[in-house]
Amino acid sequence: MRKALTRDRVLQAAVTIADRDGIAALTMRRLGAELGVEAMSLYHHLRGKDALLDGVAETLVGEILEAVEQVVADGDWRALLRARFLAAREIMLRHRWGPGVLNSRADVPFGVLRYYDSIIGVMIGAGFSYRIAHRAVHAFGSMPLGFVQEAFSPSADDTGGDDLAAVADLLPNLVAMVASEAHEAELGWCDSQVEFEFTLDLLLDGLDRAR
Amino acid sequence: MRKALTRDRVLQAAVTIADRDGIAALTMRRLGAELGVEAMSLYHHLRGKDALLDGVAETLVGEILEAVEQVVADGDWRALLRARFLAAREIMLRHRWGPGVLNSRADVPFGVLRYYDSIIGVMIGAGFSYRIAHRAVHAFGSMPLGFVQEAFSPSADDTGGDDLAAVADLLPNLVAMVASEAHEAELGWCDSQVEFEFTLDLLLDGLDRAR
DNA sequence: GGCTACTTCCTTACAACGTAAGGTTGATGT
DNA sequence: ACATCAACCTTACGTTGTAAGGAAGTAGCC
Repeated sequence: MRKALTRDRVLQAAVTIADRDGIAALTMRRLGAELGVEAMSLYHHLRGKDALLDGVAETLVGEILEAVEQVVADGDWRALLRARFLAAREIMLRHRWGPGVLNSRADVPFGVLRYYDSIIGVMIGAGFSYRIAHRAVHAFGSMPLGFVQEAFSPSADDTGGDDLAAVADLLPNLVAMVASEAHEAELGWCDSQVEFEFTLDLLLDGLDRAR
Repeated sequence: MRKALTRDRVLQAAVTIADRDGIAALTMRRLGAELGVEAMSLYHHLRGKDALLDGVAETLVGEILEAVEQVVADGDWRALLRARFLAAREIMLRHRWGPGVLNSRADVPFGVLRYYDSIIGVMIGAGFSYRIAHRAVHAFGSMPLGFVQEAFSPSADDTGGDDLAAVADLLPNLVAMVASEAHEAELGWCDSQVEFEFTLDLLLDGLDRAR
């Protein structure tokens, strides 16, 4: 007889499917098949699809928390938070569906609250007021979880280079910017890592001044 | 005979449904019904559901562009961009489904590119390098479109106040922060408008220094 | 053992979804 | 008058989430 199903095994399988085939491939039937079980059997461990996605989000946040808790940074509050957010980003890069799933959840996973609690703790310890700490959490947005809201999607950037030339008159400044920057970008145009850190430091610097 | 269907009328109806009943209620059948037509008739104006959502996103961006173009700010680049982003935010507040739809699109609506082009133009005109202008666009993320990635969802904040007391020992800093801030918040706990402007100014100030 | 209760898993079924394929209709150009 | 063609409809299929209820194994208790 095969290993018994548990909520945890179901969630792990769900993450596996999402990683391998994308979040759209995560259906109840498909998930059942992955576990050698019929779709309806899953309902004894999860109340439904929504609860499944809640659980997946929770699992993802758990993974991030684990990575974040192992961060040791010798330095001030900035160095610590910076290292944490970048650690979270590494997890998120392994689960590209993460932002979408987290955004689709009605309630914040409890792990996220615990995480925020620790961030606030760091800032209060560094001499910030609760008011600024509060605003900092908002200003960070999703950066503690390792991603930012990109209005450009990465894929659009890849193909954008070619297309832009065709509409140079409609987007003169964008085209000029690409022309000006293209030869300087060692790591490729629109290196997300660089942008992420730039934005992060911009916020950290600004907050430091607000202290 | 009733008014003829056009792509534009279809998209307008789609926006109406999304505003009134939520984006999940926007199905082909429902949209057809709204227009007094069968679902399949929509396929003569849109290639499918995905094209519909692309069109809805395009419509939304168009609305934002219209609002943004009417902004006149007497002042420096910061005042201008600030006023534009806040104008965009007003539109986005009327379409709560906006962030979700924009995030779900594979390609960036062209209007967004035109919008970014103008932002870059403003910054170059103010003496920024293309490199910093580029990073600024990334740093702004979705703020030009009037929203930020909130890891807290607004609804979670509403109910959070009560729940937090029950888990005070698990979230000591969060609870302390709420206690410290609650009596100072004239406009309610977690006033999104205030947070939005705070984050925006943090970025604008930081960029100004990078000039 | 044998009875009961409970969890786990399966079978069947249904409504709603997006959309492929093809039919009907009415306006327009010649 | 006839051909063309866009606009709209009918029917049907596969896939989705899940409600309802049955079957099979496990555990506790006499």
